[in-house]
Amino acid sequence: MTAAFGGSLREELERRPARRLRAGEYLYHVGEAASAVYWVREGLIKTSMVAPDGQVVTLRMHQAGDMLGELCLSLGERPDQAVGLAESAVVEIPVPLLIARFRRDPDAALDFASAACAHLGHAYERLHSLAVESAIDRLARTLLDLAADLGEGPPSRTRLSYRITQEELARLISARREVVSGLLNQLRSRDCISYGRRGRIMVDCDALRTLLARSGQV
Amino acid sequence: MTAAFGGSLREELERRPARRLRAGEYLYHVGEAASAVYWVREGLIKTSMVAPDGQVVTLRMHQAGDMLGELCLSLGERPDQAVGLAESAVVEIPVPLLIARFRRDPDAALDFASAACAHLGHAYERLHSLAVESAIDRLARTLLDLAADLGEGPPSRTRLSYRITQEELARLISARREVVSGLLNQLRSRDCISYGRRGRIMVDCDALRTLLARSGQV
DNA sequence: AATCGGATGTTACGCGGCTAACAGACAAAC
DNA sequence: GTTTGTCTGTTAGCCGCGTAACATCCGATT
Repeated sequence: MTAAFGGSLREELERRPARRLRAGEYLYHVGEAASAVYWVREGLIKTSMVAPDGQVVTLRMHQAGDMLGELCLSLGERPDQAVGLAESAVVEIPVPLLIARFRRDPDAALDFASAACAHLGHAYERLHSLAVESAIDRLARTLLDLAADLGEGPPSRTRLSYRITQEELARLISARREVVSGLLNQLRSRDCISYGRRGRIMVDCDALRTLLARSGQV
Repeated sequence: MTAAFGGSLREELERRPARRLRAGEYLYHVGEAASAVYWVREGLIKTSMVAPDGQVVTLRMHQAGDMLGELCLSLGERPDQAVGLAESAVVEIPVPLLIARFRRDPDAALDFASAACAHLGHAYERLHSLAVESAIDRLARTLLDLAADLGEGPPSRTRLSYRITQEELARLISARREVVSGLLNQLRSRDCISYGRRGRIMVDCDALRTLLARSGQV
């Protein structure tokens, strides 16, 4: 989404040694002591929170250029967990190093602050969507977001580059997998998306936006 | 909650001319061009988002020492609105000034970034709570938050200093007012809170935490 | 080929919370 | 006093979505 950092820091991050992460591998877990921010050089990472009963809520997808784990600036331990969704490479930035960097490179501080605010805006939108929209609208909105972030092709036929399971979609919109299954069928029969078993979803962004606009007014 | 800014900037903000805001008065509206962050010197401000159908979701309460409107660092126009809940005084910080400040005072940049991350963490907790908890648990959690921020007295008998209406509570937990009315009654009969008509709520923090812990496990 | 496990499709049922519609209580204004 | 407006309490009915329980499909493993 919004790439964090530009200028000299960005160049440096591109050169730094990176940690490799395979699909399904954890970058960090809930409750771990936290003292580093991460920057995604390539691949796809997911952060999520876990309820005591095991239910998982996906917070965000982070792709190349994104940062994650920034909550450690205000919290001592991770409230969330980060997992690789695909083979990925991430650069670790210890907080002391980050702060030192801020002192001699104010632009980096501004970049960081802007990225944090962008994440905050995104979180507020999610919150609002969950509070006022029905499950099918949340699904439509999420598919639009995914298409914008991970999509390939023209707006009317955008193919998601990552094959997402219905289980993942359910965690993104905070619903049950069974419901997502039915809703995807609905969206397909309304010609908003197309997909097969185990295939990557093809999204018609215009149709989805129309759908959202319709239920938005009333 | 977490006060933003310390050091010399804090001192300067205390001295700067402030805008007075009466209860019910808007600081900014949804969709306005945004080019300033605000810092609350005294009083209580609420930020919220509005759905096209008019439904309102409260994002956050901001009290003395808090900042708000920071989303303008990444967005050109306000996605939210800010209203005074009580007679308040806020200091406006135009973004260009803020950035200039960052350049010559890296600590200010770090403070800002930390505050933004604290807000982000709070937003994620709200999102998680809305996704996995029932209305009564969200209400209990929100009352605990309010007691921590606006409470007076010992943990077992914390009185909220601001008289909040059931309508406001409903917007905070994303539920209907009628439901909140019933849930408050439930909490009162379970001796977790006490209140009268038009009175300020008295919260028993320990009892509420016990309640949350019980439903949290299972 | 045979087996297995993860992902998907589909149903019946129940419940929590939304809708709609009231009535009562209190504060401020007249 | 009366009036008015806002806040609160409460009810009946409905519906979206969670729960539980299957059947099916497909890729990977053996």
